[in-house]
Amino acid sequence: MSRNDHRPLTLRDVSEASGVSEMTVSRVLRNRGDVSDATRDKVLRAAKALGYVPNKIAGALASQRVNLVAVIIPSLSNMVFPEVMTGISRVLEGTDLQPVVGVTDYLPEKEEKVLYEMLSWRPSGVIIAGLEHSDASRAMMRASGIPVVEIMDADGTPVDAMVGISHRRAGREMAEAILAGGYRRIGFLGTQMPLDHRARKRFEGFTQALAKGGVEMADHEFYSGGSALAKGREMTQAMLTRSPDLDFLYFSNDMIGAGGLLWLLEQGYDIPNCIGLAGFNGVELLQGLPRRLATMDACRAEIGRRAAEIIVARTRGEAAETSVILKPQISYGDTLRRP
Amino acid sequence: MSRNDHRPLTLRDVSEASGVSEMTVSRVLRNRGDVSDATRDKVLRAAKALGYVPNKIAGALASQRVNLVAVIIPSLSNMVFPEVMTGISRVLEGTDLQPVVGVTDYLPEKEEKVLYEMLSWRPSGVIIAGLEHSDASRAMMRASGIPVVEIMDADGTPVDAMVGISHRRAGREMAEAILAGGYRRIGFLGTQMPLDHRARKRFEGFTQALAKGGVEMADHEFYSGGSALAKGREMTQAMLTRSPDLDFLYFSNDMIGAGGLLWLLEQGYDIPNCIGLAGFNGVELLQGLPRRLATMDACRAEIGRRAAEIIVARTRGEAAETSVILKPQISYGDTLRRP
DNA sequence: CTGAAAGCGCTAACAC
DNA sequence: GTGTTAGCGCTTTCAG
Repeated sequence: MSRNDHRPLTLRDVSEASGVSEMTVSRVLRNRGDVSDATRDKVLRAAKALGYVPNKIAGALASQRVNLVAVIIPSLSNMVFPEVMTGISRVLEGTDLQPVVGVTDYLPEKEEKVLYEMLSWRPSGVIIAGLEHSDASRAMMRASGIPVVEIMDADGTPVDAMVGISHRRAGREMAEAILAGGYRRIGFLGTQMPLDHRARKRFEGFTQALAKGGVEMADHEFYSGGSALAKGREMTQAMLTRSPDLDFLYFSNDMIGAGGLLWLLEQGYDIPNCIGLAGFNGVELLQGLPRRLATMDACRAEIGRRAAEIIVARTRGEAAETSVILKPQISYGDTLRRP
Repeated sequence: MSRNDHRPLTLRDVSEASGVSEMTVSRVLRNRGDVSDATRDKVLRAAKALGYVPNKIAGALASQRVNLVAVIIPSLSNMVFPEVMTGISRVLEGTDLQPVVGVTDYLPEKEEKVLYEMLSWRPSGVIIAGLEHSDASRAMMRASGIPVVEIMDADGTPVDAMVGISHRRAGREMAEAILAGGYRRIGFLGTQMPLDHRARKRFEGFTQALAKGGVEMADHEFYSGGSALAKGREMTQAMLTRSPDLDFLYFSNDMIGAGGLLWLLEQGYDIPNCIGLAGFNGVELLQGLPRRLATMDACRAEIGRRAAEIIVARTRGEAAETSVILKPQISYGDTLRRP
């Protein structure tokens, strides 16, 4: 008599418990179509009493609709992607769509796998970091027939739509600001970038703008792995030992920049006169540092927001922008002399 | 003749393109059962040529198996949960299970909603932060019939299984170490904790152990929102202005502790003699600080690992531990005098 | 306002 | 090795 096996509950169980047809139960549970208050009440009561949780698998198969948006990013521990997620969530919360995150660890093969896995759930849209993807990945996205927004970068051509900043331009503008500040012996400290295309583009834009200003990069150093703050210290020390005459250090992200800043302060360097420094991202962390590090905001939250808005619009069949290029501003902070 | 509509591809399309039955195509694509190399090849070729991506919705409905593990955590921007995720992923990567993350923002109602949404996809297991949940949430987890592991905390009774540390004990042990170091005028700085049960338990354990040692907490202050590093600075300054005779500051997390440390160093305090300090979590960031902050490792990666291992075992029908209580160790760093 | 029938795209279970 | 049949639990569509 009693349901002592552990078969999950189905619509049919609710139907039998309430004496209402499965179809009408379904309508009540989805708030679709007109149902009398009396039946609605009976159904809701029965569903709650049983502890029924609908089976979205079956629902999705029948309706051919999945209210999921695949969000594919390189890393969670970066401090940059959580903010993008916040922007996305904020927008999607006002709809029936839900973000689902996949992480690629900056590996193209893993990106391909994650994309494949996520597409096999037939989501309503894809938001994916970067414009560089394997041919197979690009093919999958094109073939999916759903809206795809590539984010964070604007130097390239998207499969479908893109929202981001130009990292080449970001590097260029920072170089120009540094030169305008009168610095000439400039070092670069960054991540090893074979797979971080955005860092690479900033580096390229940076060196090109320096060259245009008649300045050659005096020194550079790349790291991988480990605590970014600690790496920033170590690399700064190493570089200044090697090239003591540097008057500026450009870090490819704020965390290593913060490490460098802390080390320089301890050593008693005169910032920004004897030596200047700048990072990239505009992370909240910087606000607690002894000096405000010069940086450039990567517009993370806005990128998330705009990308989600495009997905939402397209899901509703509305037209939407296909290329949103944001313009980040330099913050001079206390570590970069103004012109 | 050509497939110029945008209907997604089905097994049937691959079957027709390869001249092999749907069933055999399915077997090939899943590596199930014996298939001759010749047919396997035909199928793989056709699938790739078409760009076929299987429909997991249909597969899951038919097989009653969903290879997803729901991971429900309060926040991504915390620096603590990404590490837990890493532990989980590491273990699941060796299986066919995949983590799916849901975020609750420390809100019980949101937790309930997220849990409901995730359970409606019929995952193979649930890993959820904390032991405090609404009655409805607990009921859902119990009724789901799938393995549920509550993580991060061990002060309480799990619905099914738990992996964590005792935060009461963590607070207690830190208090004992501080007293053993000879400190007596102790201040507490933390997050506003109505909803962060683990921070609350640390606070409780801490004050109780102080009381047992005959010491009353000399001052305390709570914050919410904003940059943790900056808040740490501000609160430290405020507290020492108000209570200049304090000889120890216990911070409820490492980020605000780091902020406090930076401020104290700037002010020229003699650490750890004139004043000591300690945080909680053991975050990687600390390694880049001018001094190593005393802290206690929250065993984040191991918690993730052990929780995932339990899910994997149970999914395979094997027995598994139901209560894993990890014992975090104090790191004295450079900011807490040893006994 | 409510119900009955017919699938959604795949896989379990069984033939051959 | 390979194919056939019958659903999985819902929603769509069409009758009343």
